[in-house]
Amino acid sequence: MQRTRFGDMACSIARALDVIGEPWSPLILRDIYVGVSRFEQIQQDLGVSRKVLAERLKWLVESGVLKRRQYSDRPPRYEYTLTTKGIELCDLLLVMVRWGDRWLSGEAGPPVRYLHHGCGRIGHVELVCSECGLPMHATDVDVLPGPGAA
Amino acid sequence: MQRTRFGDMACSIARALDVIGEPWSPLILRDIYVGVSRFEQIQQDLGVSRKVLAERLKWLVESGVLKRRQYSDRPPRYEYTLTTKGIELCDLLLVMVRWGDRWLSGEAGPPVRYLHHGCGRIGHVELVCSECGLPMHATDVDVLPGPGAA
DNA sequence: CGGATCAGTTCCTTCAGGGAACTATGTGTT
DNA sequence: AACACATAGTTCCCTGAAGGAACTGATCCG
Repeated sequence: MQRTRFGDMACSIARALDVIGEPWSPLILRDIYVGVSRFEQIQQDLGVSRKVLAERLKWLVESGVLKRRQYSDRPPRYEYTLTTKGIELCDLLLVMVRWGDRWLSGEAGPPVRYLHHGCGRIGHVELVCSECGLPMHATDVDVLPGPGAA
Repeated sequence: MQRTRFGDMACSIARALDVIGEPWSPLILRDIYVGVSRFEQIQQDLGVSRKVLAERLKWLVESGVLKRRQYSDRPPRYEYTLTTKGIELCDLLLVMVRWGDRWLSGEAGPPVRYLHHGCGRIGHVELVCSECGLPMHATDVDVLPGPGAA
């Protein structure tokens, strides 16, 4: 980790970073999301060192984002799956993808596309307000102190 | 950074992490978004080391997320502002906040709330499909190879 | 028995982060 | 003129995290 722990700050961004802010963690989450769910597979797919991978998986399981499941008794074999908390965290990945596609994919175009089950079309995520359904971006909101303010 | 650079991977998540994935970067972005825009202010607000803060600001400017603007000639004083690319990156923060509020804020409730200009109510972001407007979460899509695939 | 697979753990080296001190430039104060 | 003060960094040393390769242990295959 990055030495300073963010988990105790009165800031949901900092707390979220405490869970998935470490190097490789979002990519590990992505792999498990798309079905690359075993230690060896993830290690080879990402090229992350085995040491770091073991540390990250342990932390993500402790944080309740992943579950470690034994899918074979003999020989003992394990896979990692997403919890509900982890699945919802994947929303973050979709938004990262959207931004990366727009600003960093260059000539070649986006490396992957997303087929939406709801309409059967290729699309991307848009952010809307939970209350009125209109677009809700950083410029469309005012930040106010909440009940859990410092 | 975390030794291994992610910028060359054929993955928009990895590319986005290359820009914003280093420790402190999302918190620096948040500070600038809410108006904490000068070196001293950010350093004191976050408690980040001056060395790391200088490195991150430099990289975020090089990446086109921030602009360094001189707002006083004598004495020379600077502030950091968001580019369009940077403002759009703040969408990511809104989604992180939403997840952190839901899963990590505990008893006290969310530390901040968001007032939506569009409807004047306190709300949070929801993800919908750009094509049909229906909810679009990680479980609602299939991942397909795109033109820029590896 | 030897070799292969999976899931890690251990070890060593290098480099990034923490933290304090220092620099540079200009302002206001006595 | 001398001094403190503010901003925006830079430099230094020390510690700890990441990279990478080797090693462990359990089990199956031929």
